[in-house]
Amino acid sequence: MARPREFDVEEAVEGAMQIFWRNGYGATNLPDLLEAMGLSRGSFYKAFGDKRNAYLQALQRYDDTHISGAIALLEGPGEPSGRARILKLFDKALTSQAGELRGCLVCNAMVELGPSDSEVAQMAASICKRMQDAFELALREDQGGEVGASDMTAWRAAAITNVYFGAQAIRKTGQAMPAWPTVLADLIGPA
Amino acid sequence: MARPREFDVEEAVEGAMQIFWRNGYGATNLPDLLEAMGLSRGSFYKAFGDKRNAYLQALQRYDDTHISGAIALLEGPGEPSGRARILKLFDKALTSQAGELRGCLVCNAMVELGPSDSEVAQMAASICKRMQDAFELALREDQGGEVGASDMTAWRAAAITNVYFGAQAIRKTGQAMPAWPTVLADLIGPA
DNA sequence: ATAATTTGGAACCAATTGGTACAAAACAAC
DNA sequence: GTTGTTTTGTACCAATTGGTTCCAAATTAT
Repeated sequence: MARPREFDVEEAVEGAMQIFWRNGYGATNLPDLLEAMGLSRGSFYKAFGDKRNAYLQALQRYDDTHISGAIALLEGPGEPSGRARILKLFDKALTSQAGELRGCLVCNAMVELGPSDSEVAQMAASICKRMQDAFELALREDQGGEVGASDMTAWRAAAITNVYFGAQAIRKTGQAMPAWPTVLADLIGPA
Repeated sequence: MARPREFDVEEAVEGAMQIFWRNGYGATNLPDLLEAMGLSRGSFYKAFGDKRNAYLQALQRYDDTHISGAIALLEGPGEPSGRARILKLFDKALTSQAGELRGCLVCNAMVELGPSDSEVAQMAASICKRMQDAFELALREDQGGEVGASDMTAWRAAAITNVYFGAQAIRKTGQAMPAWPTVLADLIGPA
């Protein structure tokens, strides 16, 4: 008994994600956001409440698509080893994409909003942790069952996670990315 | 034959650095910036031209103080080994500072302005490179003169640089930092 | 039909944005 | 003290900010 929505919510959130990813939160103004989402002011505020909420949903969508995709890749199969899957992730996520310079929405969110928005900070921290766990799992796969007295795998996974987000930050300057198999050799083992 | 300035330029730039460091560029408005710099609108625009220029100078000051300090620490002496100096840097720069959440101005600059301000991007990229060189130098000190057929030192330094900036990003979510001697063990050698 | 409900869009809002204009004050040289 | 120059604080600016309100048109179920 009511008029149905004319726009697709997922498409709108996707548009929001794209522009927030490219421009950040603060630098995205409402007109641009509306255009990216493909809807009018009225519809936007009815459906999303406010800008911050749209950002939260965009971040959640990034999690559901890109991050979950990355973690799925790490959990394989599809590659012969955990090491190969880690390298594939770095290759996919951190290869030039010449001139794009968007980095990673989670990294951008941590840096821009981490200190001021605890909900964003919490989402980002949780994503970091999930990625770290996935790295650890991939590492463990390669080392069979043996567990030494001092198992460094968890620490190695932490190091890899830090490398990952560091590269996402550095990449935004346009710097070329190094050869990951070599840079990560100490952490994931040599080819 | 003219009225002298009443404010100290260095002090003003220091104030600008502090607030940009804490709030980022876009989220710092002029009134707050002026207050942090301790000067009025008139003086500000006379001496600095505009907000972006003030940011550039603040970033330069961060380079001249914090980054140069970090590199000086890496080049020692003052610690027994290159490894120890790297750990000391991580400890100094990445220890909780509970509740501060400012991260590193260079990391913040890369992420917020890298894609949109090529001058900022260039400064940040140059800083990354200098830090990487300093890491490499510290690493080489520990391994004496011997150079294997495949010298991984430069790659290790790149990995450490990425870990560093990754940690600066992640830290802004309030996450506790891991135990660096363990996390970095594969890259700088065990204790 | 009619009632219910949502749509897109324009009009409007107070507050804030970065930036400019300018006159008065403060100083140095003479 | 006069002149010349620069700094300083304030008043002011147009433009933009995120957000609200309102309404005719559209679409559904009854």
